[in-house]
Amino acid sequence: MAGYVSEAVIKRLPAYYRHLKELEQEGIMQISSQGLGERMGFTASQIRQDINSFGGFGRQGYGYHVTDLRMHIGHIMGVDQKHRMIIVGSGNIGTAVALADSFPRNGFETVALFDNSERKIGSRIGELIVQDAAGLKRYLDENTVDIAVLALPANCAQEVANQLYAYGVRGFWNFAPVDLKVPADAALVNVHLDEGLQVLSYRMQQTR
Amino acid sequence: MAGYVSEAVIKRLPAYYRHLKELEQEGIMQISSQGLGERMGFTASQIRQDINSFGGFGRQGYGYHVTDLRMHIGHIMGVDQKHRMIIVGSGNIGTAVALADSFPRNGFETVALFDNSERKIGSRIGELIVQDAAGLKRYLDENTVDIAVLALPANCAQEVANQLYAYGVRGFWNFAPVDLKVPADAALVNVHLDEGLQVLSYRMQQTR
DNA sequence: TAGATTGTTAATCGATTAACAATC
DNA sequence: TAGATTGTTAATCGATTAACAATC
Repeated sequence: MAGYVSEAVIKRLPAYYRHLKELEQEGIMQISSQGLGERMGFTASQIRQDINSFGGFGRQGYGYHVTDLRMHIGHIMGVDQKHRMIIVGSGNIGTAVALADSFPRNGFETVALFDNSERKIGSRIGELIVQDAAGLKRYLDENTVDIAVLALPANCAQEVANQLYAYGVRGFWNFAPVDLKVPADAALVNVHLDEGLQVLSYRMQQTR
Repeated sequence: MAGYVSEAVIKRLPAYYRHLKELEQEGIMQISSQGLGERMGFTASQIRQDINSFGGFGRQGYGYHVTDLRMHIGHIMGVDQKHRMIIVGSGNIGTAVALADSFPRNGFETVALFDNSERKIGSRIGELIVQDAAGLKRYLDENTVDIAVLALPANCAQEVANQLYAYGVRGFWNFAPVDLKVPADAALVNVHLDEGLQVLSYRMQQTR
């Protein structure tokens, strides 16, 4: 019964995907909503509701086929496709994303890295040479790019996002501490690391 | 009317804090729930409910005093206190956190950095020298540490967390792609960067 | 077939929005 | 005082949990 998938469910999809992958690695082929719920810390009922919101992949009396379900969820999220990313900003975070091997291993490949600092342009980070941000338009004219990783200061992130949108980029992964706005035909995820730390600080007070 | 603060509100506190700081920088001293709501993309009603869940900081007919409210929220989150962090794992993420200046600027200071790789021990990252993870217990016996940043592979993150807990650490900021479990008197925030990318991938499919 | 477990409807719970009296 | 805006209660909406008939 593939209907509307709520935002709450979407945010859980990656966790389903990860746990199902772990089960595969353990050689487990089948699992019930009860079993998966115990592993993930959800109720069996929620597991069934969630999975049913995008289609009935289970079998009564049996449960779910692990690989089957994992592949379906991967397809729904689109992680069965390759994604080409550019990183704008070669500071700490830009560098970390460029060097991480987990992203390419999951199909998110960094194809270019830009900065506007004279000091950084031309330097090597992993396999990539930092390019002049002035060449962004040209690069995007000549290459397919799905996602721009924004790893730059808060005060220029929105402006750069606007430019990249104008040049055709429709996916934005923002690490700058601002809530960016992008047009409705683009997708955006904000990552606010500092906010996570603040929530941690709050929880530490409560547990005392 | 300082009652129970819901999880939903807690997750919004850092955004309130950030927006109020921006207002201060713009020299704005006062704001109504309406005005703040427009800035943050919330309804005025939600702003009032949220702020009232931890105490009546507004004045009828006037609104909220920006600095006053910002300081109250900062106090509630505990970000008016200094936090001492150690980083375990000096890979890409550990390095990025160690080098970032935004964390110390907000009171989260990295005081030591550990790794168990021969190749990395003794190398310099910013102001810090990577120490042997074998010396963690001793370091924690001799130094006060509030938060451990776990920037290590998924397969050893839980084990290291258990050890650190045994050595007295009660705050965990986890970057490994596992949902760690810590005892009830410890606080934990999981950061799953790869999950954000997967949600982005999903949204990109939808906007097409 | 009998047992297990889903898909799905109904009940509950919590979070958001609306409304308005209280009050600065 | 009159106008503005909060604090707070009530209404709505959405998400989670419970229950159970359908069915593998």
